[in-house]
Amino acid sequence: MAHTTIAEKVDRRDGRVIRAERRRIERRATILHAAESVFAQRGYHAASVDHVIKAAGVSRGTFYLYFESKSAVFLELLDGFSFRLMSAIEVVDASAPDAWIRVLSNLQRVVGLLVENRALAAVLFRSAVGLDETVDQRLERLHAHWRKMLVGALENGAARGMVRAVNSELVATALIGSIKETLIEALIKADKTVHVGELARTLMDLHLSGLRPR
Amino acid sequence: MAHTTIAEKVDRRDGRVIRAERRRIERRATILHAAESVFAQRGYHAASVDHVIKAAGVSRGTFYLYFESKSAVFLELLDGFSFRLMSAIEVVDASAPDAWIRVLSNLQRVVGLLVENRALAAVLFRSAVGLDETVDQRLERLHAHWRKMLVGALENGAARGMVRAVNSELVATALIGSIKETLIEALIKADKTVHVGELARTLMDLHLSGLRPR
Amino acid sequence: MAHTTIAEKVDRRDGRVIRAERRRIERRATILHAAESVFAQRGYHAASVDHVIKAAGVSRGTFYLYFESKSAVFLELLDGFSFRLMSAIEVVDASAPDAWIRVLSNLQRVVGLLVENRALAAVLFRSAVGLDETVDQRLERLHAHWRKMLVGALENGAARGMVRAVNSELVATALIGSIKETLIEALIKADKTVHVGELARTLMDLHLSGLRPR
Amino acid sequence: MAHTTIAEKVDRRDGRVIRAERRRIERRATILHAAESVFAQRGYHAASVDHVIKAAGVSRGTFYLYFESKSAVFLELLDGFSFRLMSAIEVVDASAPDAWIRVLSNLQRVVGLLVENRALAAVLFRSAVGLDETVDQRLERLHAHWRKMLVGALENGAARGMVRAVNSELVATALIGSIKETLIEALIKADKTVHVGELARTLMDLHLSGLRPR
DNA sequence: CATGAATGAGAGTTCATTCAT
DNA sequence: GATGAATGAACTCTCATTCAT
Repeated sequence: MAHTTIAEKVDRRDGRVIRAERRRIERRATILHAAESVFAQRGYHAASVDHVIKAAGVSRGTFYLYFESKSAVFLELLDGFSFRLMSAIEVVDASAPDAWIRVLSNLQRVVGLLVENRALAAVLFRSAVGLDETVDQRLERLHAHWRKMLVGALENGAARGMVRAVNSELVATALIGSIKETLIEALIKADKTVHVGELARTLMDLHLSGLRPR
Repeated sequence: MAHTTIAEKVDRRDGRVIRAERRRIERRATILHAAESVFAQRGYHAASVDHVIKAAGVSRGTFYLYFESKSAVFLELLDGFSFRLMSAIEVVDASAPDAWIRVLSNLQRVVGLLVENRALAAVLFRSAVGLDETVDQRLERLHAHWRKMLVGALENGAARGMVRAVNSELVATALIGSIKETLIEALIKADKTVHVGELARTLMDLHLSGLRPR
Repeated sequence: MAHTTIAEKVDRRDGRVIRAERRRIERRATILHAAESVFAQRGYHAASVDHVIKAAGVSRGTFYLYFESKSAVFLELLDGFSFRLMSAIEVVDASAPDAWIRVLSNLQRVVGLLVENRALAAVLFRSAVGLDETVDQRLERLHAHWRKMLVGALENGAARGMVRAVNSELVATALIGSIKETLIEALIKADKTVHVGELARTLMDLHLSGLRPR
Repeated sequence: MAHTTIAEKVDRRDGRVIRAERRRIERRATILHAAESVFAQRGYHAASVDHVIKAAGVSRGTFYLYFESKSAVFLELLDGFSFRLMSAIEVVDASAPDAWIRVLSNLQRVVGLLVENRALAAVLFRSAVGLDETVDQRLERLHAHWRKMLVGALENGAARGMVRAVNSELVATALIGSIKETLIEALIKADKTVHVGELARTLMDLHLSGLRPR
C-alpha cells in the first residue's frame, strides 16, 4: 500500500513486480500475525518491537518498512478485528416474527468471534487507555461507532414496539459494558471453555426481562 | 518519625512539632492529589514520576520520601477510593418493604461518589492491564471483591424472592460492566454535568425490568 | 546474528557481511578497552557507564547492545585477563634439573603480562569488595583458584624435595599477597618503567632464601 | 575540635560549657562507633549515612554537625586505627641478642590488634581503591608510611648484619603484601578463630628462611 | 545545638526509531 | 528491498548533603 502505487502495478505487469508485490503482502501478513500473538500474550505495553520481529523472523528495519510504528500495527489489528465484528452483525427487521431470534444470533456470532480470537479480544477490551495517543483515539472512535449502532437499533426497535422506550444512549452504553465485562471474565479468568450459547442467552434474557421476579 | 517518641510529641505541643506533622501530611496529600490528576489524565503507564513531581511542585527526592515507588502511590489511591466506595454501600434487608429504594440509594451514593471523584474514578475504571505486576494484582483483587459482593446480594435477593433466580456470577459481572461503562462515558466524554439521579434510576430500571415492552 | 544463518554468511562472502562482522568486533573491543582504562583509573564503583561510553565515543544504547550491564563488562575483562594469566603458567616438573629456572620463567611471564596490561592488572588487583554481588563472587572465585594452584605446587614441590614442608595454605596466600602488592606498587605509583626481570628475581630470591644472612 | 575552641573552654569554666563539651565528645564517639560497625558490616560503599545515623540513634543533621562528610568519618576511623597499629610496634635494637624475638613480638601484636578489630581491619584492607578521592589519598599515604617504616627497618637491619642486603623497597612492599593477604584470608573467610601466634610465626619463618629446603 | 524534610545530581537500564550499508 | 547496528531520550530510583525551623 505504501510504496507501490496501483499505477506501477498496471504499468509493468511483467511478472517481476507481481511476484514482488505478493512477497510484500505475505511479509506484511507475517508481521501482522506475529504482532497479534505477541500483543495478545503480553498486552500492548509489555510487547516490544523486538518481540514482534523475533516472532516474525524479520529484521528491525523490515518491520519499519511495512509499518510506520508499533502503534500502527496495533491499530491495524484493531481495525481488522473491528471490521470482522461488524460483518458478523446482520441487520434485523424489527417487524419480522423471528426478530428476537435473529438478535440472539447476532449476539451469539459476536460472542463466538470474540471467543475464537480470545487473545486479541482480551487485548482490545482490557487495554483501555493510556497506551498511545493514536491508539487511544482509535479505540474511542470504535467505541463511539458501536454505541451509535446500538443506539440506532434501540430507537428503531422502540419505534416498532420491539423494545420499550428508554434513554437509548445510556442503555446502549450499559449493554456494551455488560457484554465487555462478561467477555473479559469469560475469556481471561475462567477455564478455557466458554459456553457461547449460554453466555449469549443469559445476557439477552437479563437485558430483555430484567431481574424482577415474574 | 523514627526518633521522635510519643513523649516528645506530647512534651512540645507548643506548635513546633505539630506544625511539622501537619506539613508532612499536607505534603503527602499534595503529591497524592497531583498523582491522581496525572494518572487520570494519562493513565498509569504514560504517567511518569516526573509528571507527578512537576504537578506537585516537589523535588524527585521528596516524592520518594513520601512514597516507596510509582506503583505505591497508585495503589494507595486505589485502596483509599475503594474503601470509600465500600463505605458508601449499606446492607439492604431484602424483606424490608423499601428494599428497592435502599438499593437505589446505594447505587446513587456510589455513582455520586464516582462523579465527585471523577479523576480518580477514571483512573480506577480505565487503567489498562499489564502495567505493573503489583498493580495488576490489586486491581484484580478489587474487582473480585466487588463481584463477590454483588453475587452474594443477588443470591440473597433470589432466596428472599426479591429478584428472580439467575446465573448470579454472570449477571453480577454484567451489572458491574454496565455500571463501569456508563460511568466512563458519563465521566470522561460527555459535558461535565452528570445527572447522578437519572443515571442511577435508568440503570436500575434497565436491570430490573429489562427492555421488553410491558 | 539471530537471523543471519551461516549459509548466508558463506553466500555473501563478498565483503559486506564480513566487514559488518569485523565492525562489530572492533566496536566491542573499543568499548572493552575504554571500560578497561576507565575502571583502572577510577575503580569499579566510581566508574560509571557514562564515563565508559564517553571514553569509547559510543552512545548509551550501543553500550548495552554489546554488554548486558556494567558488571558484565567488568566480568569479561576479569575473565579474559585471568585466562591469559593462567595460560602464561607452564607446569614445572619438580624433578627436572632446571626446575627453579622454569619457575622463575613462569613468574617472569606473569609479571610481564601484568606490566604489559597495567591498566587491567590494576583493576584486577585493586578493585575493592562490596561493589556488586556478581563481581564480588567472581573475584573471590579467581582468588580461590589461584591460591589452590599455588597450594598444589607447594605441596608437590615439598613431596619432591624442591621446597621444604610448610603450612602451604598460609604460605600460598602470603606469596600471592607479596606478588600483588609489589605489582600494585610497580604498576601504579612508580615511574612507568618496571624492571620485570629484577622484580621477578627479587621476589623469587626473597621467598626462596629468606632474609636471614647466609 | 571543630566548633569549640580551647580558648572558649578556658574562658568560662562555669560548668555549663564543660557539660556541653562532654556531651559533644560522647555524641561524637557514639557516631564514630556506629559508623565503625556499619562500615565493617557493609563496606564503605554499601554503608550509607542513613545506616550510620540509625545505628547511632542520631538525626541526619546531627551527623553533619559532628562530621564534615561520610568520608570524613571513615578517614577518622582509618587514622585512629592506624595510630593504634603504629603504637603497637616497638623499635627493636638490632644489636640486642633477642632482636628477632622482639620483631616477632611486634608482628604478633600487630596481628593480634588486627584480629581483635577484624571488622575494621577487613574494611581497611579490602576497600582498596575507588571509594572516594580523599579516602584513596589517605590510604595511599598510610601505606607509604608503613612501607617507609619497614624500609628503614630493613636497611637498619642490613647495616647491623641482622638481615642480608636486599632491594629494601621491593622487599618491604612484598612483606606488607604477604601480611595483608594472609590477614584478609584469616579474618574474613576462615572460621572465626585465628591462631595469632601461628600466623605470625609462620610468616616470620617464611620471610626469614625462605622456602628452600635446609 | 538538634532536627528531619527537602533537594537534585546522578546512577543503571530500556526501547521505539533511524539510517548507512 | 532488507538488514541490524546505532542512537538518545526517557524511565525509575538512590543518597550525600543542605537548611529552615
